[in-house]
Amino acid sequence: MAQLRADARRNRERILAAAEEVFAERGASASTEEVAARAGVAIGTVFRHFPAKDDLIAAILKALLARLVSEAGELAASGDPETALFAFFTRVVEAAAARRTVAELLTGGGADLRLGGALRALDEPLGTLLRRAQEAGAVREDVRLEEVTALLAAASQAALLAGWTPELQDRTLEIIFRGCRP
Amino acid sequence: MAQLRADARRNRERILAAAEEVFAERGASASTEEVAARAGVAIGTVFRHFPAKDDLIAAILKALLARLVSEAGELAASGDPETALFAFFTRVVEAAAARRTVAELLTGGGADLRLGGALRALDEPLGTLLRRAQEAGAVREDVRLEEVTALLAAASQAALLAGWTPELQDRTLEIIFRGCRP
Amino acid sequence: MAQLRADARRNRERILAAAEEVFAERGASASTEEVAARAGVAIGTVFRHFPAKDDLIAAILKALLARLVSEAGELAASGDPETALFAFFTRVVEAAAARRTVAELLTGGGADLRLGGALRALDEPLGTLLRRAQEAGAVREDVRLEEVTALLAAASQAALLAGWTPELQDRTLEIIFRGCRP
Amino acid sequence: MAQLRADARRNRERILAAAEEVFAERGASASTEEVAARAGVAIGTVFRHFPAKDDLIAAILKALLARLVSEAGELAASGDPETALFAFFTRVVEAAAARRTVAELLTGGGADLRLGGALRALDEPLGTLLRRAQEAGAVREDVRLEEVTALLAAASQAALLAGWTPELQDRTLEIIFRGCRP
DNA sequence: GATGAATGAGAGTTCATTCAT
DNA sequence: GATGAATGAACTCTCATTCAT
Repeated sequence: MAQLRADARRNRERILAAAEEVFAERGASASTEEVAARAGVAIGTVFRHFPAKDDLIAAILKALLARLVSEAGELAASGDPETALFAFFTRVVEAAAARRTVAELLTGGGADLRLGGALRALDEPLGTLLRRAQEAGAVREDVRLEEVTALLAAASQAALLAGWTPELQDRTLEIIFRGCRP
Repeated sequence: MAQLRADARRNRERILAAAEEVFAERGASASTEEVAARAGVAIGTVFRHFPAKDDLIAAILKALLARLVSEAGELAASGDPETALFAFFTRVVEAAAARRTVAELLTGGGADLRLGGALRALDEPLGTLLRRAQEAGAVREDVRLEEVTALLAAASQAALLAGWTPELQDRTLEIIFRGCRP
Repeated sequence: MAQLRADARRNRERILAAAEEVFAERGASASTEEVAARAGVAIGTVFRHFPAKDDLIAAILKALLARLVSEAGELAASGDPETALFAFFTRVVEAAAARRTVAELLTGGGADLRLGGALRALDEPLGTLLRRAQEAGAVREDVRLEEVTALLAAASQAALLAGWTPELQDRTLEIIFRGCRP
Repeated sequence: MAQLRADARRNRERILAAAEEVFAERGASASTEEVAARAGVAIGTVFRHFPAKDDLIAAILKALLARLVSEAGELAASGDPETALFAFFTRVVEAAAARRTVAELLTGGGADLRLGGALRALDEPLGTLLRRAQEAGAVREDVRLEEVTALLAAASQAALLAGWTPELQDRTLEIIFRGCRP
């Protein structure tokens, strides 16, 4: 991947971008052909870069998770422990709100993309943020990572609901956060 | 629907039951043919009763919602106002946990099956339960129906997660409920 | 298969006939779509009757082998032991000459259609004919079933050669037969 | 071909060698890309040397035939006329046994690779060997080149059968040879 | 009304071949 | 000349839907 020709790298990125758009709009059942069209390449090019549709979806998800993990890392390093967890939580939900695929894949996707495979990548940074928040007294001691993750997945799904607005998001997350506080 | 021949009515119900099973197990992408097989009828019979696959799915959802609405009514009539809302909330999540389709359809399915079309049916009974709970002082005054519905949808989705167990459900819902209490 | 509707049975047979033709002409790599076209049905109909291309090919081969086995049985029952083996041998080669698929499949086809799977069906009747011929003194004692089968496959393949004519067939098989005689 | 740059000539030969291996293992349906990979060149290089896949296959076959023709020449020049024909026959069958492509192409491949195009190259040396053998009294007078070629093709195909072993080869060819002797 | 065979658009995937780098 | 990314037609197979029986 590091040694791709310039044009290949360009196409790879256009395909990823197109796929993110298409899957965000239509969900993971959108056709690979549409991704190709949106990226302005032939269908074969998509399959050259991602041998199977699942590989393409996995690549998108992986990229997104990597971004989130890195954001979590930054928050853990420099943020206020009392608010970092909730800030991150909000951030993830916002990302999901913009992408049907994300939430879909958290539960539905290919076998190995389920919670065990995908959300698990967030376990470590999320765990750190949770521990810090508890040490800072911002979250009850009896709240465990497991339910935080579940709530995160839940809220990410909810973010796709028809009437979802920033204001509703605030009010909804506030209930969850309040439930976590001592 | 009122004037169906006896055998037709019987078939209709067997198809609905089969569809609920099949879609619960395999999700909404299960094939209509499998529904027919499970119901013990021919594929043509399914399409005679439900002109399109979406109609069948909508019918299942409608039936489920009707059941839930009636349960909500009973709780509102006879239950303890302080706990009825949360009891109902738990009940819905449990129903979702047993059915892939439900949660899937809340966000995914055909356009008109989204929150606006489906969950809206719960608005009235849910609103009643909420109002009663608030009057009884069991729920904060500033919690609105909208976010309760969103949380309900969210938790219903989460119920499909790989690691979901009754215990995790308790812990997760408890956070949400705590966030609702004064 | 016995309870197929009349139209289904008709189509099944038209598909088999078309497939035999098409594969005979173009080899097993001919497209299923061409078979469908030749049979005058839509592609889906072919796949309804034969869930995968291999099933279609296997069905053709099975039918042909069944015919040959039954011919062998008749020859064993009523034919002159001294000539029955060679008559059957000739018969098989003639059948192969008319069908690319046959010879192809004897060596090439799907994994389970190779010699072990396909020609093996001829083992029993061929063995009987061979034993009778040896008892009648028409074939050397040291000729075994294995090499007869090999020669049969060989000659069947050769029957597809460009210059193959009835006359060449006679002269070629005569050499083989002479080699088998005491 | 005479004026190729040294590296081009080297590539050409590596491609031929790789192709012989790949097609021998996987048959003519193996992908050109695999040939390129095995040869350690890019796919474009293969197509520069052989404008179409068939050209590559034809080149392999031609090379093999050339080798066989030269072996036949040597046998004709220096071998015992009584056994040279059968020795050559055996040699060809052994070559075929090691290469799926050979036998496949004798009947299957592109139209112009059939008997008329390929085996014809063996006509002359084979004719010479046959004539010598007949003059030496080792082969019946009424055996003609045509059927020898047919038997050769036949045995070459048979060499690909699943159960083919050196011992089976001996027994099978012995029958053919016996049929040729006076 | 019920049956279930037929339909055919569409999906994912492969691969010979072309052509910009 | 070599490279290898891009192309796109072709192929197998699926499934919602229609319609003759």
